[in-house]
Amino acid sequence: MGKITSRATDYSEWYLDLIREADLADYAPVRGCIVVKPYGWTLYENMRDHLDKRFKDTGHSNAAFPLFIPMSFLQKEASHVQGFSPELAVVTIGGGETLEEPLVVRPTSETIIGHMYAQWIKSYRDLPILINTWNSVVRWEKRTKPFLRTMEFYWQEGHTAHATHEESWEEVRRMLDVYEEHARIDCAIPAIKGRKSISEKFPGADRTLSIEAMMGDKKALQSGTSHDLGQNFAHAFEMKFLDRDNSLKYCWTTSWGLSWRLTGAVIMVHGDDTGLRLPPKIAPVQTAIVPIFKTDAEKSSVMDVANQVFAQLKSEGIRIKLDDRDDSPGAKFYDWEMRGVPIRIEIGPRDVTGNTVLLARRDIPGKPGKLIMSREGLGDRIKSLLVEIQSQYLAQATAFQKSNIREVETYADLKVAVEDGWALAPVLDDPAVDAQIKAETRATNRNFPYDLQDDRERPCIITGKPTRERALFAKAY
RNA sequence: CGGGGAAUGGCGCAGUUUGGUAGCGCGCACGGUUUGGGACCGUGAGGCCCCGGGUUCAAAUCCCGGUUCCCCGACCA
Repeated sequence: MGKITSRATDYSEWYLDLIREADLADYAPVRGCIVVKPYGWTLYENMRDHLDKRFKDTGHSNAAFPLFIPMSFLQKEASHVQGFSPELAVVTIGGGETLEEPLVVRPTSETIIGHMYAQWIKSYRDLPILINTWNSVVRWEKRTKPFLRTMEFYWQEGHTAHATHEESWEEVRRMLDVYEEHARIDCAIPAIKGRKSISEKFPGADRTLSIEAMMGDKKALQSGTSHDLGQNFAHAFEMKFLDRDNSLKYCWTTSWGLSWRLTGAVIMVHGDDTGLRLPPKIAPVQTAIVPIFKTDAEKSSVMDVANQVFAQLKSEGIRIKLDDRDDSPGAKFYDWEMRGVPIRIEIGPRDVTGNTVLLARRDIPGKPGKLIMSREGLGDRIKSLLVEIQSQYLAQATAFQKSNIREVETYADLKVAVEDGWALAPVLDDPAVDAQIKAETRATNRNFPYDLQDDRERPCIITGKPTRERALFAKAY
């Protein structure tokens, strides 16, 4: 029937089929790299624009930093270099000559930005620095998958420097909230905020916070991270300022990143066996008009109306496409469903005479999702439908997530739970605990979720020692 | 990087065992008939059979080396 493998047959095949059939991306001729096609890039751009606005609303500005980083910079922060050196791409030849010092293609920009900040910061009056940068970075990944893990990936990195830890910690928390709101409000993805365990935190961070989202196959996807870098990079790069009391102090810095991986999450959280289902706020096309006619006379009158409807809705700010391709209507229906367009408008001879249009909702398959509308007030009706579909997707994803998280109090129950969902379990924040669970179940510690704690003391499921914290465990991408 | 599969027109595949003119379905172009849930007929275009080397009169097919993709691990946004 469909052109894509069903999710039940092979979830991974479904994902790859969908990316191809929905025209999102293609493989590049370089291992682990993808080409994002216009439809996919527009989706990413729309997501990016929402997130960028949230950054600006919280006082950040964008800037650009170099692609190349001197190798020595990476080595200034011990755990940072240890964490990243296995996956670095290094340039040793430039202009045909061997370089005196190899240049690393940035895997992330803490070091070069720290170097620059050290020169910009003299006084407490220079703080805070609140900068974000949209770029791509390279990590030599062993195993890749479009959007989820590619050797080069597009993302944003925020880098801030502050006078006190209170202030930098507030920033770390604020940006985690921004990520969670972006995922939930813009992308209709319910993501769970929490603190990464010691073994899962960013190399060079004192503390890492993350949002974790549940995909359609119940695997977890770390969808955004916010790091409390303490004074680690401040010491490594001499980021010092003269405080009010005329004493020299090290800065407190943060960094936070969210990648096009979240685009993969949108695909996997909302997609179904007929294709993408895009939340209206980020959909490249919110409404597609499919004209239907038999004779030339019908074509003329139908196209006339279709053009009027198109112009009307476009002027009302709806992202709309008039599909005048020379294909059968049925083929176009399937195509727009594959591409995840929230609302399809059908206009045929019946609509011309009745002064109506037919709307088909992507969130309700088949006939039940079709409704005949008067052309009067159509724009407002569509706008409210788009809002409804957006909240419908969020509601579905939230219900799915909730019903697949199980609270457990024993290791035996955790083992069962992570076979087909997530487990919320009392554990110590101990690398040995994470390692044992991972080795025996393949599930990893996603985070200690802020909003799923109850402050009750329970025994850690591995060590038996008392703990008041519970962590989420799941198989993850 | 370890284990397992695969690479043939845009997509999905057959052909490889046993070497002998490169095929099928979908898609694409043109013409006609169609069009409210993936239209049909006719004509046609499109291939360094992943790359490099070797064996042979002759290689998609056999041999050696490499690359990429997919799945399962370890690593990771």
